[in-house]
Amino acid sequence: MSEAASRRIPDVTVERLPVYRRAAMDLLSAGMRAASSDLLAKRAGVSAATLRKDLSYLGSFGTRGSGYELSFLLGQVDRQLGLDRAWPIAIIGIGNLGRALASAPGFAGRGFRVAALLDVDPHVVGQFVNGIEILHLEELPRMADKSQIAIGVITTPARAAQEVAGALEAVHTMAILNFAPVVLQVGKGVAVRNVELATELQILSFHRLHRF
Amino acid sequence: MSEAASRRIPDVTVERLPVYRRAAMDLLSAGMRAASSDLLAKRAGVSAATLRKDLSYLGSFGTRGSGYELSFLLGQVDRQLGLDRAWPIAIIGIGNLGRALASAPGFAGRGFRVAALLDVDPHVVGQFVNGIEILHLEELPRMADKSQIAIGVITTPARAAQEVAGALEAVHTMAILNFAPVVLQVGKGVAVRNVELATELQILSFHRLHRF
DNA sequence: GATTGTGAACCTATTCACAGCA
DNA sequence: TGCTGTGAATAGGTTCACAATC
Repeated sequence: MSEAASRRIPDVTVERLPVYRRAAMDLLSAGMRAASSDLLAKRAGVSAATLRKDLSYLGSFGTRGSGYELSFLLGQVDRQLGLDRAWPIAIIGIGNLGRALASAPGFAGRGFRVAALLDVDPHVVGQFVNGIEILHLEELPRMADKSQIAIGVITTPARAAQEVAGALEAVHTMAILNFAPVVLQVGKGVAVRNVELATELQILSFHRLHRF
Repeated sequence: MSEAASRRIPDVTVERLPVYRRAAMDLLSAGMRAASSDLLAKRAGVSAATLRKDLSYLGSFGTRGSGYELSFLLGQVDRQLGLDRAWPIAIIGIGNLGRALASAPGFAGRGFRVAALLDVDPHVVGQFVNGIEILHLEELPRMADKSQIAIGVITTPARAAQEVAGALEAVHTMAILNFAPVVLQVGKGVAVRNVELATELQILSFHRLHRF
């Protein structure tokens, strides 16, 4: 088999692809052309067997005896993740966290561009962050007409998050990154990822407590 | 069985406990005293069977016919997560993200308090964020002498993160929440959780692309 | 009658181990 | 000889379904 297998890629594998991508980038900019599953896995913090099985879902493009050609690997991962274009993202809720994200390196990186900043507070609407004007949430449909919003990032207080999710769904945004501490109720077609600070701290607290 | 089973709690269960905690809090402040696994599960976005099995690892304290007593449930979860004290946390790297976290509601919530803000930039050291003075990273050992840092939060650029992780390990901080895009190499006893903005967007991008 | 607690069945993910190829 | 790709074995997690019991 030499072309990408159309076997379904497991969710856990998808979650690791960005890590492999970074490992490949790092080694590439350190001047390497190829790397073994062993080295890549070490950099990614997984076992070599896991990495090999994960990559096998994208097709088999390693070379026995010498490993994976890094730029090819990067290309395969980018293609799977859809990073060959710059998807427009909107950030809704421009408080401290929203502002920080608007200028975060991760958000300006390959594959994405901040297309809109939205809020409902009249004191905030009209300000500029990182050269982008903050619009009123009501402008979302007009905004989405001009450039379809691929991913909505919710950084509002908890009580506003569900309503914002609905507004995003209404303009056919099919992916939401939610920082608000609520479980969003959305249609089946919408992909949601939750990032929660309190949750992360609580999980760490558990592990700290149950050491030994 | 009526006291907490000392069966090992699976990792996935631990990751869901904070969500159950929130669901219980919400229902409690809506005036309810008890709730069924069905209702709680709906609020938490999991199946009722999963929730019941998860809670059974903490002991069996539901009441057949009427569900779980919410304040007791909350107490059990808090005890497991170690939220009966306020653990001191340190944030290292006080850029936009570090500042946002320092004043984020999730970080001031039950179970934690921001005990130290650290950076290496002389322009930043000495400033105050949310009433807390930013100290130089070199002050970490002195700081940790006064109050043992339970959790370190790394919000530095990628290149500095590994060194900071080492400094935290040196002062016996056994839990790290890492926002920098690197896989940290730490000793076996240290619990690490990674939160990465670029990674989250890339995962969402995949799911959007592979809808249908 | 309502709802939990939990074995048993099922499904998913990781690790092993080695044949197959450069 | 070195390293990938992958079936087979194992471990871990979810769902089913129903007896127990308030």
